[in-house]
Amino acid sequence: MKLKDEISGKLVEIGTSSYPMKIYVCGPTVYDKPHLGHLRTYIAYDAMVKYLRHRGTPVFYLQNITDIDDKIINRALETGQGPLVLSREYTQNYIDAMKYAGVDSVNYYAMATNHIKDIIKQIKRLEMKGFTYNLPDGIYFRVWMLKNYGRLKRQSPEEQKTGTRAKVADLKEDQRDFVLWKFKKEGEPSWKSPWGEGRPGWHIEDTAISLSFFGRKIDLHGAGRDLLFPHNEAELSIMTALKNSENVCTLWSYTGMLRINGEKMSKSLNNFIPFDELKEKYSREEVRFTFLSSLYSSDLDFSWSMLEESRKNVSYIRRSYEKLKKQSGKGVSIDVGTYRELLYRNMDDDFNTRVAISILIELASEIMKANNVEENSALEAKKLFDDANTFLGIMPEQRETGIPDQSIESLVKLRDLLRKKKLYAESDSIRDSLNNAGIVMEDGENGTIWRRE
RNA sequence: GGAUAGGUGGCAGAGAGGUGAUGCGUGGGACUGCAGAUCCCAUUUAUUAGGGUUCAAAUCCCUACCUAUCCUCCA
Repeated sequence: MKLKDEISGKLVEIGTSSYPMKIYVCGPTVYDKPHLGHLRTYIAYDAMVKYLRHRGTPVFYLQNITDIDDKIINRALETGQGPLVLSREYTQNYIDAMKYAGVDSVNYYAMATNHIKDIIKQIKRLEMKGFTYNLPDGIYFRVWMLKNYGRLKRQSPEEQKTGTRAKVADLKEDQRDFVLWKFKKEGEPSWKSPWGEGRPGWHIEDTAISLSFFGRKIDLHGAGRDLLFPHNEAELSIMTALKNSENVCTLWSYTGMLRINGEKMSKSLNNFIPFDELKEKYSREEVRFTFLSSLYSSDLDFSWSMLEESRKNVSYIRRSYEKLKKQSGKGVSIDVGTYRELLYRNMDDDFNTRVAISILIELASEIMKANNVEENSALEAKKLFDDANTFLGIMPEQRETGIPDQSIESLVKLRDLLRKKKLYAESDSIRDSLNNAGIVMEDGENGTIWRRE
């Protein structure tokens, strides 16, 4: 599989080693409800990791959660809660959102506050190498020692100077320097360290977590594009300083921003749609379909009509899948192998889920057009849908109704009999009551079909 | 202002030199006790504008305009 790398700007082959691939994705800062922008990014990486595993590449997928930060403290002051109580609550919200979205590929969620020791250890090592200096409010990272700072952002040092926000921190040796450890302020959560009580800066949280798990090498670092600078640039700097290597991480990957009315959906712009609002209206599969229907790397302008569109497509694919289950004997033969090949080819090409999905729709359409699908083709097509679903997650699961298939079948037959006798009131009442039990009956050319909703 | 990514039908969105995917919407038809779904046909002279390279450009190059993201808060 090839994936675009931000630094080289090129497609890089991944998943070639039989060793587990080490994937790290920047998690959220938990000071507010998770929103659709988060879902977009994490669904993308979830599908990517699942696809790699489906194709036989073992993956260790690690994600951090920033549960101590300025934003959390500020929010806690507003609400009157303890900062760590607040972050714990929103962490749970985040985990719930991931569960809702079917994001279950992450091997471990690392909370920053559980890794204070690793953070301190890492700052010590930077200190020993001369990469830090003290100011009254904290320990800072010395950026000028790395001549390639700005590599990720692809800006030269001259370009970096233009437009820098010239405010505060005038004491810093260089405007680009960033804080590693913040000294304690009254009323803030703090931890002991060799430099006095305090708390970690944002950037070092990620490197401390990723490197303490992964050691020397990270195969893939993912994040939303808004984290590229300064956050990931700082991470890259820390890694480079620690390992004396610019290639600690092989590939930097970014998801595009979710927009709403042409603007980025974000907590700071306060234009976000929280996941619980979505949850009420749309299913996991519809949401995944929506986000995987665009390229992970492009921006996507959100609208509710996108979800309506997805709802129809999810239902269409699902209907064709249900139809497959009931095929037997002779009929139309479908070249499923070609569909599978096209699907994999597009997934392998920078994770083109958009085209992958359109291929599934075409397959579904071919199934729908056929009067009867030949037995072998039906089995293969079903297998392809199942396989694709292991990473896309767009096929609704069958809900158990508690009513055995046989009973449903006989009720369907009874209803047919009543319909033939034009006893519509009676036949409709069978349909209604099964409908209430979550079973949908639809009359078609080849008799009545039913499915669990 | 700088960096980066873009501008494709009514809408959403792929494709990256050789008849412009896919979905939604809209209009018409078929099927039909009703409901739902499905099928067929049409919407199809859709690649921001202007130059250039080429036998051939949505795709490569130049210029202009427009949009988004980032430029030390953000998935």
